[in-house]
Amino acid sequence: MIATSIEQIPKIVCFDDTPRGRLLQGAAYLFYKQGYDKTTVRQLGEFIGIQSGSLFHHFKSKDEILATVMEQTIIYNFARLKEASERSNDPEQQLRHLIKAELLSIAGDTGAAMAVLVHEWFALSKEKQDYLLKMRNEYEQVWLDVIEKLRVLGKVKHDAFIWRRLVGGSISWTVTWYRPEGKVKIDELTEMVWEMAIK
Amino acid sequence: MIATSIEQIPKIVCFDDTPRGRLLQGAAYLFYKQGYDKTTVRQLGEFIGIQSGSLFHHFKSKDEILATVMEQTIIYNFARLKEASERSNDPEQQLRHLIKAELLSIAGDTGAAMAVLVHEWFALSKEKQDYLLKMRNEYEQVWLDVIEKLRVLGKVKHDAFIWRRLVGGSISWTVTWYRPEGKVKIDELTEMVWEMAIK
DNA sequence: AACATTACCAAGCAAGTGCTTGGTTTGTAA
DNA sequence: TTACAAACCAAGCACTTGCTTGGTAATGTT
Repeated sequence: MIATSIEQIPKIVCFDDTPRGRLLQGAAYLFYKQGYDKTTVRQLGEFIGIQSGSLFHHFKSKDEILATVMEQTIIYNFARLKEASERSNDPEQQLRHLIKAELLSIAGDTGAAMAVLVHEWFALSKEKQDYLLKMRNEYEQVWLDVIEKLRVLGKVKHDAFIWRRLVGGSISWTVTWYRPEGKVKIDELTEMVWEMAIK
Repeated sequence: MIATSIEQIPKIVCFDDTPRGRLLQGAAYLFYKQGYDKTTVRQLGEFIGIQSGSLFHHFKSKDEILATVMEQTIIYNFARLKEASERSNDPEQQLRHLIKAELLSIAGDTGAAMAVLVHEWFALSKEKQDYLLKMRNEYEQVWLDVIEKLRVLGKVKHDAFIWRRLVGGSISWTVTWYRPEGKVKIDELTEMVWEMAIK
């Protein structure tokens, strides 16, 4: 079930192919599978094939490894969301694209990293939380802009923030149950969420 | 922000007023605020006013404390959900009651304990996960029974499992943002989720 | 070829972890 | 009052943790 070395795991697109990138990739995988606290630096070292002490040549603390995993995940998926929103001018179509983009982030090719972002948030220091929160707000703004347009058109009737949180909840929660190898595909899921969201 | 002794925190209704119950209550609060791994037995002991070693008179491991917190939380909220489902015969009304009951569990008086259930699931041993999963399935069955009735009436068109997961996601996600002292009340939230769910 | 930089190893320290042990106090019921 | 179990204390053991240190190999640049 759980891989024993980094060659055996699927690539997470957020990270490059430098030693540092592989380190992050391995960390994301182990944090995802076991949780941040349960993953030791010794384990991570062994997983990517170096001594545990050598990790601290690349990062000055375990905490910083986690923060960097999260940061790169946000950056990558913010770009993807932005791009999705620019793919159309019709708000209803935009919404569809946003939903699919977010589902891809969470249930698709960056799923492991996104799961870390969701589950290990509180393992971060307060300052790093604040820093990442700013990036998170930019991300949310893309959503809110589209929702506002839908509200003007009468397609969304309730408070935009709450609405976004409910829809975002449906999407984020897929972290806990969605399996790519399962029956239902991202496109179907997109359509279901879209219908629920826009009534 | 974070309380320093058990007298200062709001009561969580799942737990009784025995020494053992207070221990669980304190554990639920600290696990909620700091996470399971970051909470040490010394801290928990100090929080409820006993020596750390004395904890192991009540439970044989820290792991078992977590499992018991979760077990009692599930039992309590299963009873609440069951009761809610029996409060009406009209499926649409039943759905409303289920939504409100689950929102109460997560965003209301057992919120801290439910957050632990959600966030610390992977900190549990595999066997304890399996055991609690069985109880979880009974809980889900209450939902599925109502959804099936709605499907027969044509009010729900998609797959019942997926539908439940999307709606459940919206509700569960409130763990991450809902604050009882905030603007929006449980009843409004219930109505919003209900409208989204049933179209 | 010479140098500089990056990447890494081997060993171990200081601090903190869950938990055990042997014994004392407190509550309860006959 | 006595008997007994539940609740707790004080001390510490065995182990794991993140991280440091002083040095060596690999890599790239001029």
